[in-house]
Formats: sequence, structure tokens, C-alpha cells
Amino acid sequence: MGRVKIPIEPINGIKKRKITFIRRKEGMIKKARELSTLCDVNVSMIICSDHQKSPDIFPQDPVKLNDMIDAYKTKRVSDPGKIKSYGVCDFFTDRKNKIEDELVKAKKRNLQTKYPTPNMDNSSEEQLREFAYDLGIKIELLKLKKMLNFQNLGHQGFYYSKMPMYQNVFGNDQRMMQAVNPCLVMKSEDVNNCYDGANFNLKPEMMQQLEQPQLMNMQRLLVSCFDY
Amino acid sequence: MGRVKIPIEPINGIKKRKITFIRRKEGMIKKARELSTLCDVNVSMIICSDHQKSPDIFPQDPVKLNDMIDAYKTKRVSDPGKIKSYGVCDFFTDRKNKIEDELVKAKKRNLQTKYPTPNMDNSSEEQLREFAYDLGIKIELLKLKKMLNFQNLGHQGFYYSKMPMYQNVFGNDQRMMQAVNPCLVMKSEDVNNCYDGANFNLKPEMMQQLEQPQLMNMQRLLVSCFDY
DNA sequence: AACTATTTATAATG
DNA sequence: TCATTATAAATAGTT
Repeated sequence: MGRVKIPIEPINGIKKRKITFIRRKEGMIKKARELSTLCDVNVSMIICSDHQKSPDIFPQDPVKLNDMIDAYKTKRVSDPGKIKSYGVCDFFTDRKNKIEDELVKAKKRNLQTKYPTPNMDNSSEEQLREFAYDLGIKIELLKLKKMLNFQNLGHQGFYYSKMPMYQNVFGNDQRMMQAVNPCLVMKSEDVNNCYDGANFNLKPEMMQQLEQPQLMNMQRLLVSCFDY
Repeated sequence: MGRVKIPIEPINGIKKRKITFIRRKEGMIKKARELSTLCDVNVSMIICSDHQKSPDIFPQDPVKLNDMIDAYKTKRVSDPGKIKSYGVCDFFTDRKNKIEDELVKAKKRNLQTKYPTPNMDNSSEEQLREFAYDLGIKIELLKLKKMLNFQNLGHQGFYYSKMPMYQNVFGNDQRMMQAVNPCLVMKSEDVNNCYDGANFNLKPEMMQQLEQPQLMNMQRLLVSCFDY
């Protein structure tokens, strides 16, 4: 809808592409807000371009956006037939195909640049590190959850949390307990060291410690995991 | 852009709201596709309305959508200043506020229905189970990752994966290895039982076993975790 | 679902 | 980048 009709195909000119991107992005965000308001529905949107420092999101508040993503993921898990049936095998197949594509691309690049990396190409190593890091984070997450939230009362296999929101018995489903047991062994003293016992809040010094710059990165990763 | 200008405020009439929803939703999805094509950018969108069975998403392929969500979350984690600074304390504050809101609502409900639940209201128990289940799943995930993907070669602290995409050395970052070590102790035989050693594929019988109906639910949860 | 009068978005331009 | 404007596209009301 401009002076001329443009074909819907990639725009070549960098400058033209950029201005179109900005205009249409703004347009979409406006539309999202309108749809959300008019029809009282949840709309969430992420727009990422490579050369852009940070993605544009709707809603602007990342916390709200996360809530919506969570709601979608939860729905997908609890009611997967409605959205898509997707088994473990599909997952592995997909992942395998992706990596194989990457390998082909990487090999081509290596040929072109004449700097072949023998026996391990960049893309697979990157994939690998990414995965390793992801798994490492998940384990750190479990450790921190243990450190911050739980106190093994040492009887009947029940666990208690010191956080206000988890102050009741931590589940009694046999299967769940079986899964959780090996990972939540922790001495009460360790937990108490983090807490002001009277009101179940993190001690001020713990709070401060948690906000030290050198810890911020890990915290952000953890928050991201918690969010999920 | 219609016969008359309408104010951007919630539409009262159910029928009118529904038709507007459908039209504008289609419009937005079209716009998303156009923006994505024209400017070669990633656009992802989730539109959820209450009375709708399943959310509308862009891209239509949930796997691609997930990839984009992941990319956003990763970016948010690795480069949080650009998007929003959000520390652990904020997280706990948010969560606490949410739970407290829930408690107030639950108490009101209890008063109204005249069936108060002493010492533990439904909402906090629900929260609790949800959290417990979530944690349980994460642990199961780690166990399954261990079972399916890794083989501890027992020398130099290196780990190898039997999956094609993780066939190289599983990381050598000290900090990461420290985190991963306690969770990846597994005998080679156990791994080999799952695999056709010649081509690194899951054995057909393993595949079949994984697709048993009684395992599907757990698998879906796991896939969802993997996706994240 | 299809039709149009109108509004809105936006491509080119200044 | 910002404003203007001619035109394409979206859509509110209608059938």
C-alpha cells in the first residue's frame, strides 16, 4: 500500500530493506496492540533481524511476553494433539536433519575459504558447545534451586521449602518423589545460612551477594530457566 | 480501514468481536509473512484467545516457532542489558507477589463457597505441585539425556555422544565440566543397549519402545524440555 | 463467504 | 531521519 505495488520477495537494497523493515515492524506492533485491545486476546510477537542489536517484542514488557510464551508451551505440552503431535523420534529426526544441513554448509564454506578444519567443522562444534552449555546450566539450576529453596527435613522422604510460595509439603506423588529424591539431599544448616529464619526471606547479605556483578550473568541464566 | 472508523477499545458484541478477531488475525499473519520475506528477518507470533481451542502461531511450524523463541531467550540471557535487566531478586519479588495475589483470591473463594481449607489453600497446593512436577521433569530429562546420548569414555574427563550431532568431545570448559560431571556417569553397555553401534542410530526396538502410548506423555514433556 | 465504501498502511519522494 | 502524498491494502459494515 504505497505509491506502487511491490512484489513480496526479498528486498535487495540494504537501505530500502532497512526502511521497509522499520515501517512494517512499527505497523505490525500497532496491529498487535489493536487486535489485543479490540478482541481482548493475548498477542505476543518477537521480531529479530540480524543487524539489529535487540529484538523488538510485543508486549514490550519481557515478563509479560515470557508469561505468554510459557502459557503457549504449557498448552502445547498438556494438550499436544491440538497443536501438533510430535514424538521423540520426530525430534531426533529433525535435529539430525538440521545438523546434517549444517555440516554440508560448513563443508562448502571450508572448501571456499581454503581453511578446512579436519575432523571437526565449526558448526558441529558450535552445536556441541551450545548443547553442553545448555545442559550445564540446567544442572546449575537444579543445584541452586536446592541451595535456595529446599530443606530436607530428613523424615518420611518429605521436603520442605523455605520460600513462602513453596512452604507446604513438597509433593507426595511416589513417582515424582522417586525422581526428585537423589537430587535434593542437603543439610539444613546450608539452607539456613541463606535465610532469615523468622520470615523466610533471603538474608539481606545473601541478597547483596546475589546482586554482585560477577554473579549477574549466572543469575540471568537461572531466571531464564526458572521462567520456563 | 472499513466503512467507518472504529475506536480502539474492547468490542462488546460477541459476534462482532469474533469476526473482527478472525479478520485481523489473518491480516497480521499475512503481514508477518510479508515482513519476514521482504526483509529476511525472523518473525514469530502467538495469538491466544480464550474461546479458541488452539493458539494461532507464526510460523505455522511449531518447531520453527520454538527455535525462534529459543533464540530470543538465549539472546535475552546472553545479552540481557539490551532487552531488560532482571535480577534474581526481581524474580523472587514477582513470584511472591503473584502467589500472594493467588492466596487472596483463594481465600475469598473459600469464604464465598463456605468450604475453607484450613492451613493450606488449593491455589498454593496447586502451585506447589506444579513446581514439584516441573522440577521432577527436569531431572527426568537429565536422566534421559544421559541414557540416550552419552557415553562416558572414562578417560581425561571427556564425554562422547553417540548421537551424530554430538559426536565430538563434549566440551572442555573447566567450569562446565565441573557442572556436568556428577550427572553423566554411565556405563558404556547401557548406552550401547539403546544403539545400533554401526550407524549411531537408535535401535528399531528402542524406537518402537519409545513410541508406546504409555510413554508418549512423558516424551512430549521431554521434547518440550529439549526444545527449551 | 462475498462485496464495497472507507480507513489505514506504506513506497516513493522531498 | 522526518514529513508529505499518492496509491495499495486492510477491513467494518453490509448482503
